[in-house]
Amino acid sequence: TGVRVTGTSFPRLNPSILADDGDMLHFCSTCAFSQACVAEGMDKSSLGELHMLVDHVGPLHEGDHVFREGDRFDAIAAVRAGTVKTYIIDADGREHVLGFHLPGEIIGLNAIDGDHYPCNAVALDTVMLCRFSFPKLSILAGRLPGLQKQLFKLMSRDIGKALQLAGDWSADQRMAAFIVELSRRLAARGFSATRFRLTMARTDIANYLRLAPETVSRVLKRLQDDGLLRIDRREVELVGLKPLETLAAPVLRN
Amino acid sequence: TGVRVTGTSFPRLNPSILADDGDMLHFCSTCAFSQACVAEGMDKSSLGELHMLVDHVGPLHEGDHVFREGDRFDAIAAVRAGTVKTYIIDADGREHVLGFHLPGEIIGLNAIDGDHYPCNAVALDTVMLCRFSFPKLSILAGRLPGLQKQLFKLMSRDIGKALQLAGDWSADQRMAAFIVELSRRLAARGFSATRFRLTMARTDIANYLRLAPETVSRVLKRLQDDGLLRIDRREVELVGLKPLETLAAPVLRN
DNA sequence: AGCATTACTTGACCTGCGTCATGGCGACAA
DNA sequence: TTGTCGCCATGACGCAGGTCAAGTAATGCT
Repeated sequence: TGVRVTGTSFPRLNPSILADDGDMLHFCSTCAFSQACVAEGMDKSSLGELHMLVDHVGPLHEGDHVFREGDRFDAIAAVRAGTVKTYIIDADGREHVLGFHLPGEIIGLNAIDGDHYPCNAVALDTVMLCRFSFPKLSILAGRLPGLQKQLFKLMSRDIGKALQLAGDWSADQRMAAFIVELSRRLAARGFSATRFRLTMARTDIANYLRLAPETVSRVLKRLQDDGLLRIDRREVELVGLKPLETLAAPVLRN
Repeated sequence: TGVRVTGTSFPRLNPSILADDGDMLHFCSTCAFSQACVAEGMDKSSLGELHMLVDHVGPLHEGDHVFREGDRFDAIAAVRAGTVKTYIIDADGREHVLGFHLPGEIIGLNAIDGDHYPCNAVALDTVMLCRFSFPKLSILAGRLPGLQKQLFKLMSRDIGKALQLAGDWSADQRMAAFIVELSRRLAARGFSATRFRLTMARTDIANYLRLAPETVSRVLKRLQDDGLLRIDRREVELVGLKPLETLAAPVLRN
């Protein structure tokens, strides 16, 4: 949707969604921000202050953009529901997928340096977001050491993730690492670790893993033939999590 | 050197180096930290506070480690002189180079999440460092918005850099991007943009760019034959910066 | 329902880069 | 000087994964 709020690149909040927002506190307990605040033993008023500056955004639908490359940067966002894909289109018109962001995860951290988003972010399904004005968040972080620490940690983690993706691994290793990591991230948010739906197309996975879409198909087929997983269209069931983890181990470093 | 200061993984400061440290202020004006402080119009006392918590470390010599994977994390460091290579050894014993860090640049940002360094850092030549206790730096960042902002920016920038390296580019594109970026980073610190010395071995470049060392040789040869650069052992002269930048453009996004 | 569209799969073939093997050359020592 | 050692270059060859082409199946549109 092209609807924009003045002063931000985020689509307008659909007020209708606020009504059925009863499980907000439950969600927040699994969100990357307040998760840490709670873990740090931060008092309720701190968490309250964080909630004060949240804008709820959504629902966005498949294909809706959260922001586009070149949009003025002023906010990061936590994915509340759904999946967000970040990507760039290079000079030759090829798409490079930078990442997939699941509920509880943060988008926009790579935009802080520079005042425009360096990439696009698009919803892969129905997406709900918590938007945090970054200037406001920074000021709050100056007063709340736990929040500042959490921001540092989140960014540090993203550096590490990006570096491991950058490594030199075989197609099988990257595919296995992708599946295992997805499983772990879903499990961390309370979803099943062994049965889930791929919200992204094969071409997205391919662009993310620097493979051809055909190779993604073939590798998945091979993993299925080897009894490591079962896949039907976008539904995945991990059968042999152990050998998958072994295959992914050099990438994920564990 | 195995010499360690209690409570840190950084090698001990050689006091002899403090004596001839007259150009400290000049260096600091090009360092990633105080550079921003000055640019932000931060007052002298803030810069002074930053200087208060700096430990000067070095000189380290070629092959000396700044820290190793698994060392307890408690500090980040700015490279003051020389080149630092960060790398991991994967489960199969293969080395993966994560980055090269030139004077003015920061190492250790990917260690903030987790309390151990996730990689090794080794001096490629004679290296001098400014060591910043991270807990102390965090506290100071809470009081100095400019410092906090700079830390956020540095980390955000590293995410972006890691993601661009992760992309799917040809050997020529990656090599050109590597050379051009090196040139720009050196130029930003006051060195020549067109004539410089590669402080790293071909194998290091190869591991960084996910290429075979042989491919690095061949690509450099080709770039030389095409008149884009001249290279003799580790001395490089960029002759055709323009076409090099064109080749590197999709990677560097400009 | 019928058709178009998009996403995915599968097979055949091709190629960019890796691997292996060899040789050159500068640095350093004796 | 002469060896030797580490780093780098270069040629021959192989292969993982890309490209091209064709087919299938689910989904949306009219």
